[in-house]
Amino acid sequence: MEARLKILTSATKLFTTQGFAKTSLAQVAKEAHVSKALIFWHFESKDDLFRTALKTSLEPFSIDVVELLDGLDPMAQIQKLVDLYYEFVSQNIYSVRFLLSLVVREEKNLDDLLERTIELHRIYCNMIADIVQTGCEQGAFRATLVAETEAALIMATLNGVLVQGFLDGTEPRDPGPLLDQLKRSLRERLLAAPPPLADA
Amino acid sequence: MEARLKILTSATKLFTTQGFAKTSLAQVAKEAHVSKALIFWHFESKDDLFRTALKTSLEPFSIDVVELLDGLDPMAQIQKLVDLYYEFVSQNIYSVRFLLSLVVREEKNLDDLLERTIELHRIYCNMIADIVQTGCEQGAFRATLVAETEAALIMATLNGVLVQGFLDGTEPRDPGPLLDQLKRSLRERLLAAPPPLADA
DNA sequence: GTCTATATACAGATAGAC
DNA sequence: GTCTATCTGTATATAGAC
Repeated sequence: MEARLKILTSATKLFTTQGFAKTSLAQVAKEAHVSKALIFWHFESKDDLFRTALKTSLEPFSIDVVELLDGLDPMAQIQKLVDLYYEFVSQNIYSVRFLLSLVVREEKNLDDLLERTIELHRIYCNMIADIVQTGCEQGAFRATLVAETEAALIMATLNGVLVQGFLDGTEPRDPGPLLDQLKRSLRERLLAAPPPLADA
Repeated sequence: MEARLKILTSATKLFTTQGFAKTSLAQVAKEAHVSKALIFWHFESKDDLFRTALKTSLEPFSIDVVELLDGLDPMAQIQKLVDLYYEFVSQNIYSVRFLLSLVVREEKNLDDLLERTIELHRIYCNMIADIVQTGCEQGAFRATLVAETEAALIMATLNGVLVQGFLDGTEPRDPGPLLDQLKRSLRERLLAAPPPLADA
């Protein structure tokens, strides 16, 4: 099981950067230093290769993140989640790019993968909503907040920061000022009492 | 110049929904009710057709929006801009989807189109920054705001809301609660004095 | 300007030797 | 398991009639 892995790795990389249609099996074969025919020995079809490759590249999305939040107060938990999200995204920029492109264009024949991504997204969103809810009940956050809506906007902003990273040039950049700005605005928006104002 | 336009229209639609690679000229020809050969009479190559089609579909991005903001106070201007942005996006959902997919995947051979999109984005961002700056100077907004950073986060959030729309299902939806939430959070974050709180 | 017919290239996929 | 050689379909692009 040596060549199979090389094929899978090359395929993931190429599909991720170029998309399904633009990536030929000849290209995959060349990159993996095997013959085209070998790809068909290991995988039923180009489609099968594609699904397998993507499933592999999706695995890391299943990080268990809950334990990392233990013992933190709600605001710290949210800020930690923001950092974790961006960290994960930075480390899996290939897969993220690809999945996002699946969302934006509505490529067919892989609804299951998309479903899974959306499901994970929802889980993440619910986690934030729970934290917000707890924060409200503890009196740390404003009582007027609607947890679900607030969480949804936070997630949207996170994705927006991500897209922005794609927009303004080189990708594997550091979080940049946008993430800081997001965290600052979250403090101002969520906390019941204004923070010590330790910026200027 | 009848068939040329039909070709262009069909091509734009197909390229936009399916992408460049997945769209064959046979498909374009069928959709436009012309022969494949005619496409090559009107356009040098598939590539040429692609560029021409996209240039056409990009035109509406050049909306002149400034006049619509005249006479409004800074907060109203920003909220208006938010609405206009989403409105424009809703009405050009095809092109937006496509352009976003260009940003996410880094498709080659059309750097000029991308450049133009990014430039427009920057212009929009600067407009918001200017308004925030004015708001601060007028005393309507908090004096501690950094206009550029604040504007960048707002744009990021707008794009995030857009992506979210793609994520959770049917696309040509109404703004939904996310935009309202964004505008609410902007009031809370930007305004110097808390608003009359006309929600609960 | 618009068509039919065709050239040429390359894609995914198979056959069969080793 | 891995290869070379090949089949088959379809894509872009051209030739030439009308």
